[in-house]
Amino acid sequence: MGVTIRDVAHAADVSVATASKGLNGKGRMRADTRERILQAARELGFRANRNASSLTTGRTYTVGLLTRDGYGRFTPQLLGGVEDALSADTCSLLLCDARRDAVRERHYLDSLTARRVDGLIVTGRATDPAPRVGRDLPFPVVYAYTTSADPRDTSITVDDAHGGWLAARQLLRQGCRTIAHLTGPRSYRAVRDRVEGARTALAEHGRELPDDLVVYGQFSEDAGYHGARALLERRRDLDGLFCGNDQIARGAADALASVGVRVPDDMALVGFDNWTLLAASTRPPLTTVDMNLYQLGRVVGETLLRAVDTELEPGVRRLPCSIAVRGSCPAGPGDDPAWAGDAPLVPDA
Amino acid sequence: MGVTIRDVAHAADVSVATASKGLNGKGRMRADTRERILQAARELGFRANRNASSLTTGRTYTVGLLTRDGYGRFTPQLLGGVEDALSADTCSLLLCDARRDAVRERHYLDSLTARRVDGLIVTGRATDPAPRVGRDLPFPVVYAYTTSADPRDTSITVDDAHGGWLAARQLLRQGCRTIAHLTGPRSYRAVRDRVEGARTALAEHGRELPDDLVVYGQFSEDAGYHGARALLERRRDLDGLFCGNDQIARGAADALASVGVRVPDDMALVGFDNWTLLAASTRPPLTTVDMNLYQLGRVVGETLLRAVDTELEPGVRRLPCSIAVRGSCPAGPGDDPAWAGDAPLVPDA
DNA sequence: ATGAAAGCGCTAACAG
DNA sequence: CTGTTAGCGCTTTCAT
Repeated sequence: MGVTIRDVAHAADVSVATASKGLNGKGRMRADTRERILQAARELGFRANRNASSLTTGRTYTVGLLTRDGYGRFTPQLLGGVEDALSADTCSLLLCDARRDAVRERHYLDSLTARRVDGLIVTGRATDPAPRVGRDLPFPVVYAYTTSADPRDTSITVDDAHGGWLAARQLLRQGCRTIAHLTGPRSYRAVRDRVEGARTALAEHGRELPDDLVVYGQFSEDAGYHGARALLERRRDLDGLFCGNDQIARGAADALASVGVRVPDDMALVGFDNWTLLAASTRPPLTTVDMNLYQLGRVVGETLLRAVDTELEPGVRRLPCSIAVRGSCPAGPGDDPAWAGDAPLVPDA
Repeated sequence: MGVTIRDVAHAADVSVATASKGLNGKGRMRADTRERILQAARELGFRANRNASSLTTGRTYTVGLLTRDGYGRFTPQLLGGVEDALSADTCSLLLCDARRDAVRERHYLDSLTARRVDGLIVTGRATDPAPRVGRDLPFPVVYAYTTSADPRDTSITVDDAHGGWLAARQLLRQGCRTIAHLTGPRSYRAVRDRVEGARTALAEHGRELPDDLVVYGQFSEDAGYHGARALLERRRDLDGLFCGNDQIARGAADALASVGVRVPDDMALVGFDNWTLLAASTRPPLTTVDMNLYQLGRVVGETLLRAVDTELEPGVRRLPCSIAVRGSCPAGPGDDPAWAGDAPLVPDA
């Protein structure tokens, strides 16, 4: 309780300055002196007060994480990546949940400024461009998953088009000829990107995804259930279904089961999110796109650390997805020589 | 960037000392002087450096949150409560995920000590007594959800027995006569507590829960599915099923549907966790016990704040659950005069 | 009511 | 290689 560098210096019989150098491994000094200092520090249980050192060094080794709309299902993975990246520089994360409240957000920004954080990560539930978090903040800011509407900011997010492309490619590999897409609200950029990606994949194989086979709705099991039933009635020839997320896919799987359509034999199914809890216990287990959020978190963390002494590159960077192949659409790349040149799929993590 | 209290003092034409008092609303001073100071601060965009002030005041207005095993499904709610409680005192949360790694945990504790946090919250996925986080930490520690094995520590967790009691009572209200319990591994204290609570409720109504109607397994949909099927085969007379969590309940619901048992008419179903995403889209929607984790978080936060100037009360405190009533076991307290004296149920939040 | 001075715990020049 | 000195930005006696 309250052992300072003075106590250490005194115990090691050196000056405070020498103690400081010794403890931080800076400068040159006799090995035994350093050892004496470290020894004393150890015995006294000395922990340098970082608030004091940050006063002189300018660095706090703390970065803020501001979420605008709570901690969602995606946050834990992202957070894990961020923490791992930051821990390489012994940085800590200060958590701020603004809850869609501008006043609260302003308040947190002030607090982070007062704490002189080394940087800030802004995150949110949707990839859509959102209002920037404030102008002239005295620290670098990186948007993670969510993106800033201002092109001068730096955002790192998921390449949803790539995800959609992967999903459609997987259905094609499975041999599907008529593919439909059941997804969330069209107002989400992620939704539109995934559609676009799926269309690209189909086009690459001389197929298409006509508008009437893209059904926008809600990101929920219910929507998946009813959406799938409606689609089935309308189009008896469907043999592939790409769902906008795993909840929809789960609902769709239930719907298919309820009318005796076998997965994957009669209809192959691909989801999105690789939300293991849901995907793995769907019957059959769900093949689903993984947004690699842990990796996203790592890249965001590393980018922010780099920003401490380098300028941030403005713009939006989109990181690729991968796909977890399970029973609902099990095709592997080797099943068909036509896919021989393909990049390997990433197995279930 | 870097506007200090000196700049403010200078702009307001007062001394640094006066500026400090003015900004913090301390001491007495002429109203117009104070106004001048605040005005200057506003114009310069001054944000007092908290690291500097903590040096003299001793308070950092920061508390650590150490999780031992990642951010689970429960963390977001708990975190929300903690944040709300702390924000009343403008405290911020420093996040540390030790990932079941003792070295990492030690490292984080050192880091938190170096940062001179005002307190620490330790959390984890299970309520079972866990090894204390370290001895002689220079700040108060409160265990949240998880509990410390050391009785000198302060732990606040969920009253699982109460939850089990609520679940069984709800099934009784529904008129169930033969109730079974399908739950997770017996090694969890929460599992045993819930069983005990359910037994108490049944006993209060002259019934019992015999050992062969308590099935221990895994906390998974699969376990729920197969467990329910096995139970059904063994006991044709079951009319109430209490599941150890919502995943099990979901699996059980699927199993019941697959053999044509109607919920709640033939069999009432109660889950645990009130994990809305799952519970609300089960067919029919799940009646389920809510652990009130937001509330738990609040209490933990408030307790820790109080601990800054008061001693912590040692021991384990268990907070009551509530129950979210939905279609799988819809009985209300008014359905039967025998329940007239009951406390009201808490509606679906 | 205001300001000068000392100090919180630590780091970083610069001498010696 | 080590110690002296001078802050970092802020708060807090204690004079005035």
